[in-house]
Amino acid sequence: MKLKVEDIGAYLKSHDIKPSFQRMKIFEYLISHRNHPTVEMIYKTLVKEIPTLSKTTVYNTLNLFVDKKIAIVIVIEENETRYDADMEIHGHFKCEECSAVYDIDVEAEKMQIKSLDNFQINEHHLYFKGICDKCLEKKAK
Amino acid sequence: MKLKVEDIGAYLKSHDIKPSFQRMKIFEYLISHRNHPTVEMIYKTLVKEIPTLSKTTVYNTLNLFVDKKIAIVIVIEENETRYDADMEIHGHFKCEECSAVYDIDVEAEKMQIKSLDNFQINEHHLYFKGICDKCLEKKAK
DNA sequence: ATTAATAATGAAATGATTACAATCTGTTTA
DNA sequence: TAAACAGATTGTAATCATTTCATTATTAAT
Repeated sequence: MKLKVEDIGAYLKSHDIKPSFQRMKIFEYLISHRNHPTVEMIYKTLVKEIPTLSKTTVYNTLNLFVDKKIAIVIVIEENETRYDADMEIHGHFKCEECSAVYDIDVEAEKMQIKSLDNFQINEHHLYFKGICDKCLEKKAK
Repeated sequence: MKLKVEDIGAYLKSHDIKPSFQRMKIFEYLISHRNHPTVEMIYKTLVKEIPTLSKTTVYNTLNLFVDKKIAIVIVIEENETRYDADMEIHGHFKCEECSAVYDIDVEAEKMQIKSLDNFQINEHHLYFKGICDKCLEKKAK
């Protein structure tokens, strides 16, 4: 899905969300940074631009996005809730050295588990932790 | 891995953990219940048997188990850290109706992702959320 | 322009987890 | 055996993320 910044308003409306200024900015943050941010990261960045922004608004907005299914929650570390506006099934890799979170393409069949045939699956989550190639190279030196 | 209750002491020792009474009881809870408990669940159960038990001890002990690699952290819901003493690679399914957490066998090859060939993977996590077969049947009625 | 509905804000409450100091236990050493 | 020590356990207080809630601001409808 490729969504342009100027289409965010329509996209929110089509998902039954009133496109307020704050909501548009928060969604824009998600799709332009693609960094699986925490509330803190979003707040710290946007408050520079919107000095009146409240952290509660960031929480409210993200919860609304999840409700309306235009964002998902990712939990990789305890006590670190992250958000992602990429609704395609995909996985994540978190580097324990540099803390970056990578997206991983996952073939849909990998997510087929026969023992779950009679289960209704609403969410798929796949993630790995370890050390990314860049950090491995650095350490090799 | 099949570990009997009477072997817990030796198992802890072999992982460089002094087998105190509390530690043995907490580990026994993990392997005998296999219910991916939260700290709260462990504490509430064991405090009946060990009235002086402190919740801090449960936290300390579980963190120690994770450090020494005889337990893993599972995070499925935000703000709900769960623990599992099954160190084999496996997945989980959480039913959104009855809240039960099921174990899922996962073939190792499913966890092979070619884009991660140059990454060092320390932890594999796969989980699903949805409605389990039993709850689906109930709802069908 | 008034009213009603919704959104944003900030302060306070909650809940999980950690930090820390004090106490207890078991082991080693004199 | 007793003294000393290290490590384990405990309870309180601090911390941090998140939610609740009442108030204010904004937007849309009449």
